Amino acid sequence: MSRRAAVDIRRDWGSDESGCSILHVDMDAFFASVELARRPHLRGRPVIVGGQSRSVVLAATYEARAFGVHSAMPMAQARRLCPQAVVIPPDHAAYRAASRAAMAVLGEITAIVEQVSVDEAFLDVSGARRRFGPPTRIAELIRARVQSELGVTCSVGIAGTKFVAKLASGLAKPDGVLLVPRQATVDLLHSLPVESLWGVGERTREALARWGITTVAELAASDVGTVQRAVGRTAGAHLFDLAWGRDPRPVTPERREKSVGSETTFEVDVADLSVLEGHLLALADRCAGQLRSKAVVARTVALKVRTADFRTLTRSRTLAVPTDVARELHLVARDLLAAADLQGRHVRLLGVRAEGLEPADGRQLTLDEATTEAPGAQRRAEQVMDQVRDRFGAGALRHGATIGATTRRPTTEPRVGDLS
DNA sequence: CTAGCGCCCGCAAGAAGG
DNA sequence: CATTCCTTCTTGCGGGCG
Repeated sequence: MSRRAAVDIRRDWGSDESGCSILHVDMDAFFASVELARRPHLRGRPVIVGGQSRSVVLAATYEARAFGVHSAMPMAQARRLCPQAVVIPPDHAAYRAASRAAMAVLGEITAIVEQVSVDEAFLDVSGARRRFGPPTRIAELIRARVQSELGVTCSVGIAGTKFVAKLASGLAKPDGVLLVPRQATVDLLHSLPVESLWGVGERTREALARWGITTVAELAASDVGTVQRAVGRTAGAHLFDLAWGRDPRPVTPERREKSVGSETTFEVDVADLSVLEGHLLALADRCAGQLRSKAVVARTVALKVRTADFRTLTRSRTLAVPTDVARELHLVARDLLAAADLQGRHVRLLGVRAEGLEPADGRQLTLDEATTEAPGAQRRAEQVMDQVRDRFGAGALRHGATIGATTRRPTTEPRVGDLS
């Protein structure tokens, strides 16, 4: 997008707030901002949050972005573009804590808050007007409180629909507010490239381009059927509606989780099956821990493998009886891995995911529990391990088989009390 | 060069039922 | 009793998205 167009789109679209009760709150360069808040001496310098190697940029300050660095960019490329950048390894616990604090601020405005990721949320403030004033006032209130309590800035988009509110917060960045009145919505939308639509990424953009559609205006002027042929029936109808500012999706607080998982990219690609199985146990362990802490059991176990050539495959199996036991997840995952034909390719990433979640209470005994003399022994053993981890930290306990597998160093690592 | 996590969709294939 | 056609539902897999 040209500089000229960006300035134009960021213009004032009007001040009529009627019918604009949806807010999209988006933290600015969130991970990087959290790091700056506790390292004020870095302010003004290009800062990148991300892993040291074989990773991508998780967040970059605007100083770093000036060099062309952006999130999701491979670290190696980011370093080339901006060698003087300060690179900080991610601290997800800190970001979760900051996220919770930010969401708490939003929760004081209204109960109708839908968190969509660690750093964004939608609010429906139609019921909050009387107490706090019009949406633009609420937006400034939120921004001031987030700034004073977290020391990070955020941007807020205000519109009549979720999609336009999200669009507006993006245009407001950084550290701004943008209201898009209903009357201005279609004009704004039709000034954008098609990839601005929610759900249009690289692939969908290409698919639409093959039908000669590269802008939202072109999509809106097309026949719905054409759009549907290009990207599929459901998505096509949805995109067409979005292009005309129609987006009936309500702000939905608390959606229940449908899956939990854990995955890891190795520092060096792995070929040895027994090493992979060791990693699988560690992943199953983390996965089962998540299940138990959420008091759910999983019906389906899915394995994810990314090979050295960056191809990704998934395999899954649905169990006769749902489980939250690491050993059972591990057994299935190992089976799936053994059955997957990797054709000798080295493995770059391994993941275990538990799907088909249901509440853990009132469930049947697992096959294992029903047929052994000590029903539930495995679960109880793992519950004890949960408690130990609660008290001494996540690294306090690991399965023996995972010790060699999860460490990049040889056997010098302590077996107990590893709090890294 | 290319994270981790979780949601959703399209498509294919099989099961189930009429 | 086996087979065919058709629809609907479920499962598995890949891929897109953010």
